[in-house]
Amino acid sequence: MIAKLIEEEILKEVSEAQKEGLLPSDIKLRFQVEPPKVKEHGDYATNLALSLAGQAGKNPRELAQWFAEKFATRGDLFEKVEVAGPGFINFFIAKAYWQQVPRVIEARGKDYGRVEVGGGRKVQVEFVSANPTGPLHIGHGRGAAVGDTLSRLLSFAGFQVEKEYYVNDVGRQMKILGRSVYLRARELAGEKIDFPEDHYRGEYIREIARDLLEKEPSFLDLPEEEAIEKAKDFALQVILSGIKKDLEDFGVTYDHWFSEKSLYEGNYVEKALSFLKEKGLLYEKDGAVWFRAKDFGDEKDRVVIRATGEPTYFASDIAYHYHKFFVRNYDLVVDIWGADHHGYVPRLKAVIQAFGLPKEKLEVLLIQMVNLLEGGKLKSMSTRAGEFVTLRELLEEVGKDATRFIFLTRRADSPLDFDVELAKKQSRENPVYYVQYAHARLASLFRKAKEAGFEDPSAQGADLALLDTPEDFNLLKLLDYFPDTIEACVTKLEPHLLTFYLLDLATALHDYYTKHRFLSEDQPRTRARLVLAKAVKQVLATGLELLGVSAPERM
RNA sequence: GCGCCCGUAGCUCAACUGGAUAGAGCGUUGGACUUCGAAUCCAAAGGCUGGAGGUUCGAGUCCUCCCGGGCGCGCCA
Repeated sequence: MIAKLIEEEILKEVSEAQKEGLLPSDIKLRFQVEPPKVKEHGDYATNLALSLAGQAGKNPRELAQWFAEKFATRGDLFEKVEVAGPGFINFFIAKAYWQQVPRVIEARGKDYGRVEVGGGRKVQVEFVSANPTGPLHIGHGRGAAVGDTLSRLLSFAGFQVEKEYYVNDVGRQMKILGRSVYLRARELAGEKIDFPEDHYRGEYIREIARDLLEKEPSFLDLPEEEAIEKAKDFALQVILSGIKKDLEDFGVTYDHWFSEKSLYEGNYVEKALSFLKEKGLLYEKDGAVWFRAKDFGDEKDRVVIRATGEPTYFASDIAYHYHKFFVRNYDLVVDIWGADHHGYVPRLKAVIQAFGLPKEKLEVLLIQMVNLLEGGKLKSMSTRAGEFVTLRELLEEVGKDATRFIFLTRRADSPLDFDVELAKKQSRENPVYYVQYAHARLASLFRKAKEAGFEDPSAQGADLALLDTPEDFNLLKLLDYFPDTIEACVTKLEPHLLTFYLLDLATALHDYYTKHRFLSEDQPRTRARLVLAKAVKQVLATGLELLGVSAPERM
């Protein structure tokens, strides 16, 4: 938060400098305020003067000096402001500023960390959207963890968020699913079947066939086409409710389950395509209908209607995004896909621009692969053969908290090794317990404090100036930085930053714990430290909640 | 062949989008519990950021070319 205050000071003084003629009025303001790597350089530093010097034709150090003197008048914020190196301005924050942080946290409670970057804008996050042809596997789990946590963060940051799962319930895959179940049913009825290679071979298909036969023993008597259709509908419903259940148990719920089929039933494919056609962005060639993707930066034009008259998957996607932007009017749409779809991004971005929208309205997040390890060695997975670790198995073996947390310990776009053995371990190697332990430790501390007669310590009347050791300041600074972390997660769409932040905060707390005692004979100090502890506990709890991970009182 | 992503300590990863002396964890070695939870902490060792150029006050970060890896390049989804 202090960084925000510094930025405000900078903006104020820059316009002052312009008034005085020190800086030209048409400068491009680009600067950063960030904690320097070296302690000696202060709590925060800015490159302001360096970035302005060139434009103003001034010496950066002289410029920095001018600003430093202005900033120094804010004694309530800064203990010292100095010019260093080529023209950095280093800020040493006043102790009193840090020490009032727990007071702010106490006042805002669960809302501490909320930032208003969203401004009520309507954003849709679409994630997982796996074909409903089988259970979710470990890779989908990663997408779910990232999408759900990002959604929680966006809503915490003032966006109006809607979470959506796109159900691909039409097309060839669905037909194959129906046939797969139908053939297994005939097999169960005693027939010898030569099961096709490209059909779904998982054991779950047999189970669905068995259930269907039990429910409707006569369904095999139907004409084949009709039976397959019935098998498809039944399988879709069974698989989809399984997916829903898995996600719920993973802590993920959706606002909408959006059916691809409904795009056709509502004539949105037609509407979207004629919208493009009116703009002259479709043409016919070789009997097919093409979209002029190349005009908007894609490698080549793309087919939307095949020569057979059937629309492509891409046509559905055009209609789907038409629906997102023109029917539901989202201000921002975030699509979360597997990284293997990255080649698809330019195509869809082209569509957005063809719609006449700025391409920033669509953000595509690519989730890299998950490699499953068991005790350090790679376990191979093959979806087609029906051999994979399902999200369900992972939940049962590892648990929700560890699974979600581990999925968020990497940037989404870098591949992740998931070691099941390690994820089950309750040790330092497993980062989730490190953070949860910090929270449980504090909970235990408050139980002890209560016994010692410190009932619900409040900042009111506490002397927070007693928080004056290096470890106190370490914690106070991190607490102050929490809202900045939330903002960074949201503006960069990188939820993993929160995970790293929580690990830092837990480290600082554990460090404090071994160096200092919270409870002592010194009543005022005990009181101040308990206020600090309460603030840390609050932030840990808020952070874990955003990750969808529990914050235990005991473990 | 073309396009996108990646290459940072022995291993797994950070580095706040161009900032000052590149940081953590694991592993290794050595230490810390009669006191609020040792699922913890402290210390040491470990680096030419794959390589070579370039851009500027300043490069792990931007540009070019190599080397090595992943993924895409359908009238599939």
